[in-house]
Amino acid sequence: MIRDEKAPPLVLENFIPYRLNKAAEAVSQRFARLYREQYGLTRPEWRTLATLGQFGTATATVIGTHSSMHKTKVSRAVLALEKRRWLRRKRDGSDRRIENLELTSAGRKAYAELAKVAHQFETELLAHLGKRGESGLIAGLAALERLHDSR
Amino acid sequence: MIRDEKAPPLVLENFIPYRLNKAAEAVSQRFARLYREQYGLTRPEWRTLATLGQFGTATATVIGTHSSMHKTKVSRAVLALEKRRWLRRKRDGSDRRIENLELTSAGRKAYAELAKVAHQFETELLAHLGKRGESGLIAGLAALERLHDSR
DNA sequence: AATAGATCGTCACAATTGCAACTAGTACCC
DNA sequence: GGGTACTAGTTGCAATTGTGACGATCTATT
Repeated sequence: MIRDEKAPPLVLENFIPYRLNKAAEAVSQRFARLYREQYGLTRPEWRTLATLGQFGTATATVIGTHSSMHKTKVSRAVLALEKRRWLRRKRDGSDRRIENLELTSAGRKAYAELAKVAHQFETELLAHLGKRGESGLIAGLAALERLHDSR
Repeated sequence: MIRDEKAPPLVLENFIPYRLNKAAEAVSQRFARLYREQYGLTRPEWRTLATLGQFGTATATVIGTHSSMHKTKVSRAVLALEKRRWLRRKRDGSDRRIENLELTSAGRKAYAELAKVAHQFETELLAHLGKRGESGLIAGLAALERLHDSR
Protein backbone atom coordinates (compact mmCIF):
# COMPACT_ATOMS: atom_id res chain seq x y z
CA MET A 1 0.00 0.00 0.00
CA ILE A 2 1.51 3.27 -1.09
CA ARG A 3 0.66 6.33 0.89
CA ASP A 4 1.12 9.78 -0.54
CA GLU A 5 1.83 12.15 2.31
CA LYS A 6 1.61 15.18 0.06
CA ALA A 7 -1.94 14.54 -1.10
CA PRO A 8 -3.85 17.82 -0.74
CA PRO A 9 -6.50 17.74 1.95
CA LEU A 10 -9.15 18.81 -0.51
CA VAL A 11 -9.38 18.66 -4.28
CA LEU A 12 -11.73 21.39 -5.36
CA GLU A 13 -12.69 19.91 -8.69
CA ASN A 14 -13.87 16.75 -6.95
CA PHE A 15 -15.77 18.54 -4.23
CA ILE A 16 -19.47 17.94 -4.76
CA PRO A 17 -20.81 21.37 -3.74
CA TYR A 18 -18.35 23.02 -6.09
CA ARG A 19 -19.13 20.67 -8.93
CA LEU A 20 -22.83 21.10 -8.40
CA ASN A 21 -22.50 24.83 -8.44
CA LYS A 22 -20.36 24.93 -11.50
CA ALA A 23 -22.66 22.63 -13.42
CA ALA A 24 -25.73 24.63 -12.46
CA GLU A 25 -24.01 27.85 -13.40
CA ALA A 26 -23.02 26.53 -16.79
CA VAL A 27 -26.49 25.24 -17.59
CA SER A 28 -28.08 28.48 -16.45
CA GLN A 29 -25.78 30.59 -18.52
CA ARG A 30 -26.42 28.55 -21.58
CA PHE A 31 -30.14 28.72 -21.08
CA ALA A 32 -30.08 32.41 -20.20
CA ARG A 33 -28.70 33.23 -23.59
CA LEU A 34 -31.91 32.02 -25.14
CA TYR A 35 -34.10 34.50 -23.31
CA ARG A 36 -31.55 37.25 -23.00
CA GLU A 37 -30.44 37.52 -26.59
CA GLN A 38 -33.82 36.94 -28.14
CA TYR A 39 -36.06 38.71 -25.66
CA GLY A 40 -33.78 40.90 -23.56
CA LEU A 41 -35.01 39.34 -20.34
CA THR A 42 -33.06 39.06 -17.13
CA ARG A 43 -33.23 35.94 -15.04
CA PRO A 44 -35.61 37.39 -12.45
CA GLU A 45 -37.83 38.58 -15.27
CA TRP A 46 -37.78 35.19 -16.92
CA ARG A 47 -38.71 33.47 -13.68
CA THR A 48 -41.51 35.92 -13.06
CA LEU A 49 -42.86 35.39 -16.55
CA ALA A 50 -42.63 31.64 -16.14
CA THR A 51 -44.45 31.66 -12.83
CA LEU A 52 -47.16 33.92 -14.07
CA GLY A 53 -47.58 31.89 -17.22
CA GLN A 54 -47.92 28.80 -15.15
CA PHE A 55 -50.32 30.22 -12.61
CA GLY A 56 -52.35 32.60 -14.71
CA THR A 57 -52.66 34.98 -11.78
CA ALA A 58 -50.39 35.42 -8.79
CA THR A 59 -49.27 37.97 -6.25
CA ALA A 60 -45.69 39.13 -5.98
CA THR A 61 -45.26 37.11 -2.82
CA VAL A 62 -46.49 33.95 -4.52
CA ILE A 63 -44.11 34.52 -7.39
CA GLY A 64 -41.23 34.88 -4.99
CA THR A 65 -42.10 31.72 -3.11
CA HIS A 66 -42.64 29.70 -6.21
CA SER A 67 -39.52 30.80 -8.03
CA SER A 68 -37.20 31.16 -5.03
CA MET A 69 -36.64 34.86 -5.39
CA HIS A 70 -36.39 37.60 -2.82
CA LYS A 71 -39.31 39.97 -2.84
CA THR A 72 -37.26 42.94 -3.98
CA LYS A 73 -36.12 40.96 -6.99
CA VAL A 74 -39.70 40.13 -7.78
CA SER A 75 -40.74 43.73 -7.28
CA ARG A 76 -38.19 44.92 -9.79
CA ALA A 77 -38.94 42.17 -12.29
CA VAL A 78 -42.64 42.96 -12.10
CA LEU A 79 -41.94 46.61 -12.75
CA ALA A 80 -39.81 45.76 -15.77
CA LEU A 81 -42.39 43.42 -17.24
CA GLU A 82 -45.10 45.97 -16.60
CA LYS A 83 -43.15 48.64 -18.48
CA ARG A 84 -42.83 46.21 -21.34
CA ARG A 85 -46.58 45.72 -21.14
CA TRP A 86 -46.29 42.01 -20.61
CA LEU A 87 -48.16 42.06 -17.34
CA ARG A 88 -50.88 44.02 -15.60
CA ARG A 89 -51.62 44.69 -11.95
CA LYS A 90 -55.13 44.28 -10.67
CA ARG A 91 -56.23 45.28 -7.24
CA ASP A 92 -57.68 42.65 -5.02
CA GLY A 93 -61.27 43.08 -3.92
CA SER A 94 -60.79 41.97 -0.38
CA ASP A 95 -57.19 42.90 0.44
CA ARG A 96 -55.81 46.17 -0.78
CA ARG A 97 -52.21 45.34 0.08
CA ILE A 98 -52.21 42.69 -2.59
CA GLU A 99 -51.62 43.03 -6.30
CA ASN A 100 -53.02 40.29 -8.48
CA LEU A 101 -50.69 40.08 -11.41
CA GLU A 102 -51.51 38.62 -14.77
CA LEU A 103 -49.96 38.50 -18.19
CA THR A 104 -51.24 40.64 -21.01
CA SER A 105 -51.83 38.97 -24.34
CA ALA A 106 -48.37 40.08 -25.43
CA GLY A 107 -47.02 38.53 -22.25
CA ARG A 108 -48.87 35.28 -22.85
CA LYS A 109 -47.54 35.15 -26.36
CA ALA A 110 -43.98 35.63 -25.18
CA TYR A 111 -44.51 33.06 -22.48
CA ALA A 112 -45.79 30.51 -24.95
CA GLU A 113 -42.75 31.01 -27.15
CA LEU A 114 -40.34 30.88 -24.27
CA ALA A 115 -41.94 27.83 -22.75
CA LYS A 116 -41.38 26.06 -26.03
CA VAL A 117 -37.76 27.17 -26.10
CA ALA A 118 -37.34 26.00 -22.53
CA HIS A 119 -38.74 22.56 -23.21
CA GLN A 120 -36.55 22.18 -26.20
CA PHE A 121 -33.51 23.21 -24.21
CA GLU A 122 -34.32 20.74 -21.50
CA THR A 123 -34.95 17.93 -23.93
CA GLU A 124 -31.67 18.52 -25.72
CA LEU A 125 -29.80 18.86 -22.46
CA LEU A 126 -31.07 15.53 -21.20
CA ALA A 127 -30.43 13.88 -24.52
CA HIS A 128 -26.82 14.96 -24.37
CA LEU A 129 -26.45 13.48 -20.93
CA GLY A 130 -27.24 10.00 -22.09
CA LYS A 131 -29.60 7.59 -20.43
CA ARG A 132 -27.46 7.04 -17.38
CA GLY A 133 -26.65 10.71 -16.94
CA GLU A 134 -30.26 11.72 -17.27
CA SER A 135 -31.71 9.27 -14.80
CA GLY A 136 -28.83 9.88 -12.46
CA LEU A 137 -29.25 13.62 -12.51
CA ILE A 138 -32.96 13.36 -11.91
CA ALA A 139 -32.52 10.94 -9.04
CA GLY A 140 -29.80 13.14 -7.55
CA LEU A 141 -31.90 16.28 -7.77
CA ALA A 142 -34.86 14.53 -6.25
CA ALA A 143 -32.69 13.40 -3.35
CA LEU A 144 -31.36 16.90 -2.81
CA GLU A 145 -34.85 18.32 -2.89
CA ARG A 146 -36.05 15.82 -0.32
CA LEU A 147 -33.13 16.79 1.87
CA HIS A 148 -33.78 20.51 1.65
CA ASP A 149 -37.52 20.30 1.93
CA SER A 150 -37.16 18.39 5.15
CA ARG A 151 -35.33 21.24 6.88
CA MET B 1 -57.41 9.14 -22.77
CA ILE B 2 -58.07 12.33 -20.92
CA ARG B 3 -56.45 15.44 -22.23
CA ASP B 4 -56.11 18.53 -20.08
CA GLU B 5 -56.22 21.52 -22.35
CA LYS B 6 -55.36 23.92 -19.54
CA ALA B 7 -52.05 22.29 -18.63
CA PRO B 8 -49.46 25.08 -18.37
CA PRO B 9 -46.84 25.03 -21.09
CA LEU B 10 -44.06 24.90 -18.52
CA VAL B 11 -43.97 23.89 -14.89
CA LEU B 12 -41.08 25.69 -13.29
CA GLU B 13 -40.57 23.34 -10.40
CA ASN B 14 -40.11 20.45 -12.81
CA PHE B 15 -37.77 22.30 -15.13
CA ILE B 16 -34.33 20.78 -14.82
CA PRO B 17 -32.21 23.93 -15.12
CA TYR B 18 -34.29 25.57 -12.42
CA ARG B 19 -34.13 22.56 -10.15
CA LEU B 20 -30.42 22.23 -10.67
CA ASN B 21 -29.90 25.85 -9.81
CA LYS B 22 -32.03 25.77 -6.76
CA ALA B 23 -30.37 22.64 -5.43
CA ALA B 24 -26.90 24.06 -6.03
CA GLU B 25 -27.85 27.30 -4.37
CA ALA B 26 -29.22 25.54 -1.32
CA VAL B 27 -26.16 23.36 -0.91
CA SER B 28 -23.84 26.33 -1.38
CA GLN B 29 -25.65 28.41 1.16
CA ARG B 30 -25.57 25.66 3.70
CA PHE B 31 -21.88 25.09 3.16
CA ALA B 32 -21.09 28.79 3.08
CA ARG B 33 -22.34 29.15 6.62
CA LEU B 34 -19.53 26.94 7.78
CA TYR B 35 -16.79 29.18 6.48
CA ARG B 36 -18.63 32.44 6.84
CA GLU B 37 -19.75 32.17 10.42
CA GLN B 38 -16.63 30.51 11.75
CA TYR B 39 -13.97 32.22 9.64
CA GLY B 40 -15.63 35.27 8.12
CA LEU B 41 -14.72 34.20 4.61
CA THR B 42 -16.60 35.08 1.47
CA ARG B 43 -17.10 32.52 -1.25
CA PRO B 44 -14.37 33.90 -3.51
CA GLU B 45 -12.01 33.93 -0.55
CA TRP B 46 -12.87 30.36 0.31
CA ARG B 47 -12.27 29.22 -3.24
CA THR B 48 -8.98 31.03 -3.40
CA LEU B 49 -7.88 29.48 -0.14
CA ALA B 50 -8.94 26.05 -1.33
CA THR B 51 -7.08 26.36 -4.60
CA LEU B 52 -3.96 27.62 -2.98
CA GLY B 53 -4.09 24.93 -0.33
CA GLN B 54 -4.42 22.36 -3.04
CA PHE B 55 -1.67 23.70 -5.28
CA GLY B 56 0.79 25.04 -2.74
CA THR B 57 1.70 27.85 -5.09
CA ALA B 58 -0.33 29.43 -7.85
CA THR B 59 -0.77 32.66 -9.76
CA ALA B 60 -4.00 34.63 -9.67
CA THR B 61 -4.77 33.50 -13.18
CA VAL B 62 -4.34 29.86 -12.26
CA ILE B 63 -6.61 30.33 -9.27
CA GLY B 64 -9.26 31.86 -11.48
CA THR B 65 -9.09 29.07 -14.01
CA HIS B 66 -9.10 26.35 -11.45
CA SER B 67 -11.94 27.72 -9.36
CA SER B 68 -14.03 29.24 -12.15
CA MET B 69 -13.76 32.81 -10.99
CA HIS B 70 -13.33 36.01 -12.89
CA LYS B 71 -9.95 37.60 -12.41
CA THR B 72 -11.33 40.62 -10.59
CA LYS B 73 -12.93 38.36 -8.06
CA VAL B 74 -9.64 36.58 -7.57
CA SER B 75 -7.81 39.87 -7.30
CA ARG B 76 -10.08 41.05 -4.52
CA ALA B 77 -10.04 37.74 -2.72
CA VAL B 78 -6.25 37.66 -2.82
CA LEU B 79 -6.10 41.15 -1.37
CA ALA B 80 -8.45 40.18 1.44
CA LEU B 81 -6.49 37.04 2.29
CA GLU B 82 -3.28 38.98 2.15
CA LYS B 83 -4.60 41.56 4.61
CA ARG B 84 -5.56 38.72 6.88
CA ARG B 85 -2.01 37.43 6.50
CA TRP B 86 -3.14 34.08 5.17
CA LEU B 87 -1.21 34.41 1.96
CA ARG B 88 1.92 36.04 0.61
CA ARG B 89 2.89 37.27 -2.82
CA LYS B 90 6.27 36.35 -4.25
CA ARG B 91 7.65 37.79 -7.42
CA ASP B 92 8.52 35.45 -10.19
CA GLY B 93 12.15 35.27 -11.22
CA SER B 94 11.56 35.12 -14.92
CA ASP B 95 8.31 37.02 -15.44
CA ARG B 96 7.69 40.14 -13.44
CA ARG B 97 4.01 40.38 -14.36
CA ILE B 98 3.33 37.27 -12.37
CA GLU B 99 2.69 36.91 -8.69
CA ASN B 100 3.37 33.52 -7.20
CA LEU B 101 0.96 33.22 -4.33
CA GLU B 102 1.33 30.93 -1.37
CA LEU B 103 -0.30 30.44 1.97
CA THR B 104 1.37 31.57 5.16
CA SER B 105 1.46 29.14 8.03
CA ALA B 106 -1.69 30.74 9.40
CA GLY B 107 -3.26 30.25 5.99
CA ARG B 108 -2.23 26.64 5.84
CA LYS B 109 -3.63 26.06 9.27
CA ALA B 110 -6.97 27.59 8.31
CA TYR B 111 -6.96 25.60 5.11
CA ALA B 112 -6.36 22.35 6.95
CA GLU B 113 -9.26 23.06 9.26
CA LEU B 114 -11.57 24.10 6.49
CA ALA B 115 -10.66 21.17 4.31
CA LYS B 116 -11.70 18.91 7.14
CA VAL B 117 -14.97 20.77 7.54
CA ALA B 118 -15.53 20.52 3.81
CA HIS B 119 -14.97 16.80 3.69
CA GLN B 120 -17.27 16.29 6.58
CA PHE B 121 -19.93 18.39 4.95
CA GLU B 122 -19.65 16.45 1.74
CA THR B 123 -19.74 13.12 3.49
CA GLU B 124 -22.84 14.04 5.44
CA LEU B 125 -24.50 15.48 2.38
CA LEU B 126 -23.99 12.31 0.41
CA ALA B 127 -25.07 10.16 3.31
CA HIS B 128 -28.33 12.06 3.49
CA LEU B 129 -28.95 11.49 -0.19
CA GLY B 130 -28.98 7.75 0.18
CA LYS B 131 -27.21 5.25 -2.02
CA ARG B 132 -29.34 5.91 -5.05
CA GLY B 133 -29.28 9.69 -4.67
CA GLU B 134 -25.54 9.73 -4.23
CA SER B 135 -24.61 7.59 -7.20
CA GLY B 136 -27.24 9.35 -9.29
CA LEU B 137 -25.97 12.79 -8.44
CA ILE B 138 -22.40 11.83 -9.17
CA ALA B 139 -23.31 10.26 -12.48
CA GLY B 140 -25.42 13.28 -13.40
CA LEU B 141 -22.68 15.73 -12.54
CA ALA B 142 -20.15 13.73 -14.48
CA ALA B 143 -22.44 13.76 -17.51
CA LEU B 144 -22.94 17.52 -17.25
CA GLU B 145 -19.21 18.05 -16.95
CA ARG B 146 -18.54 15.97 -20.03
CA LEU B 147 -21.11 18.01 -21.88
CA HIS B 148 -19.64 21.34 -20.88
CA ASP B 149 -16.03 20.36 -21.30
CA SER B 150 -16.73 19.35 -24.85
CA ARG B 151 -17.85 22.82 -25.84
C1' DA C 1 -63.35 50.24 18.33
C1' DA C 2 -58.72 50.70 19.77
C1' DT C 3 -54.33 48.82 19.99
C1' DA C 4 -50.67 45.56 18.83
C1' DG C 5 -48.68 42.70 15.65
C1' DA C 6 -48.30 40.70 11.21
C1' DT C 7 -48.12 41.05 6.02
C1' DC C 8 -47.62 43.25 1.29
C1' DG C 9 -44.96 45.68 -1.71
C1' DT C 10 -41.56 49.56 -2.38
C1' DC C 11 -37.66 52.37 -1.68
C1' DA C 12 -33.06 54.12 -0.15
C1' DC C 13 -28.88 52.56 0.86
C1' DA C 14 -24.86 49.42 1.07
C1' DA C 15 -22.36 45.49 -0.59
C1' DT C 16 -21.13 42.55 -4.42
C1' DT C 17 -20.30 41.74 -8.91
C1' DG C 18 -18.98 42.39 -13.86
C1' DC C 19 -17.00 45.13 -17.51
C1' DA C 20 -13.75 47.88 -19.73
C1' DA C 21 -9.88 50.52 -19.47
C1' DC C 22 -5.42 50.82 -17.71
C1' DT C 23 -0.33 49.89 -16.29
C1' DA C 24 3.35 46.98 -16.53
C1' DG C 25 5.63 43.50 -18.53
C1' DT C 26 6.66 39.76 -22.18
C1' DA C 27 6.80 37.68 -26.87
C1' DC C 28 6.86 37.87 -31.58
C1' DC C 29 8.69 39.31 -35.83
C1' DC C 30 10.35 42.16 -39.54
C1' DG D 1 15.98 46.82 -31.74
C1' DG D 2 11.55 48.99 -32.48
C1' DG D 3 6.95 48.22 -33.21
C1' DT D 4 2.92 45.36 -32.48
C1' DA D 5 0.31 42.23 -30.22
C1' DC D 6 -0.46 39.61 -26.24
C1' DT D 7 -0.73 38.46 -21.03
C1' DA D 8 -0.99 39.48 -15.74
C1' DG D 9 -3.17 41.86 -12.45
C1' DT D 10 -5.55 46.20 -10.68
C1' DT D 11 -8.82 49.84 -10.66
C1' DG D 12 -12.95 52.83 -11.59
C1' DC D 13 -17.44 52.72 -12.81
C1' DA D 14 -21.95 50.78 -13.72
C1' DA D 15 -25.26 47.26 -12.99
C1' DT D 16 -27.17 43.86 -9.91
C1' DT D 17 -28.28 42.28 -5.60
C1' DG D 18 -29.38 42.16 -0.61
C1' DT D 19 -30.80 44.67 3.74
C1' DG D 20 -33.55 47.40 6.60
C1' DA D 21 -36.93 50.57 7.14
C1' DC D 22 -41.15 52.35 5.69
C1' DG D 23 -46.38 53.32 4.64
C1' DA D 24 -50.38 51.04 3.97
C1' DT D 25 -53.34 47.53 5.14
C1' DC D 26 -55.14 43.57 7.45
C1' DT D 27 -56.01 40.43 11.65
C1' DA D 28 -56.50 39.32 16.36
C1' DT D 29 -57.26 40.50 20.97
C1' DT D 30 -59.37 42.86 24.33
